Amino acid sequence: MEAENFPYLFAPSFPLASLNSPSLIDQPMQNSQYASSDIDLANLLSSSMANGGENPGFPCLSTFSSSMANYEGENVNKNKVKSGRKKKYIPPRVAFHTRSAEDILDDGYKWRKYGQKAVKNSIHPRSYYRCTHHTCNVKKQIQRLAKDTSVVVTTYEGIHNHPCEKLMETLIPLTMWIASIELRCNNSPPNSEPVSFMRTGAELGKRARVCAR
DNA sequence: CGTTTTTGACCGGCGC
DNA sequence: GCGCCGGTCAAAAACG
Repeated sequence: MEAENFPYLFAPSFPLASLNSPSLIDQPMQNSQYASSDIDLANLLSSSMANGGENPGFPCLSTFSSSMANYEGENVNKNKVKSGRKKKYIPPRVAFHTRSAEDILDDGYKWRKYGQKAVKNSIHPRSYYRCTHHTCNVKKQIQRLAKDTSVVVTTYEGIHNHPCEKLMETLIPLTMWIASIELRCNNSPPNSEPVSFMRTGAELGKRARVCAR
């Protein structure tokens, strides 16, 4: 099987570290309003299921709009307010709270920092990042919670339009393994010994490299 | 030497 | 209109 034949896989738009972190905060983000959005909830759900049961269900997640966003219409940038001034369109955002000593949490994507600002009522600055993929316009902001500086708030804006390399590295060997089990099960004669599913991580990686060629 | 980060300047929205 | 604030730009510096 060629790697190109796999369905396009999109990684979650949030820190992978937060999924496995036992210290994940599960309070909704404050000062944010829940809003309908075009966020890929299926991705979020399936990704949070990969949690290993340590933090079942969703990670600390809140989708919210900024004060300027308007979710009643899709083309907010075309709308005008009373004054006649155009409202700037703010894409849907997702914020994650993660208790971590590290500011930058690995989410599998590659980011380039493009700004940093001091935030009012917070001693910690807010950092602005953009996805380095040339066609991707996803941004994220990272800052520490003013009330509890051990909590990192990662806010994602937009949906990646490309697969996550890191996630693919993990999933391809896994998919190869599942495919090999299926093949062996199908090929094993009736009433034969049960097919062994045991594989080491090294074997999985080797198989993936061979199959990806 | 190409890429990434830093950081001050700039801009637009908002409240008064 | 003015000042505040958050977000972005872009030149310089740092890094690998």
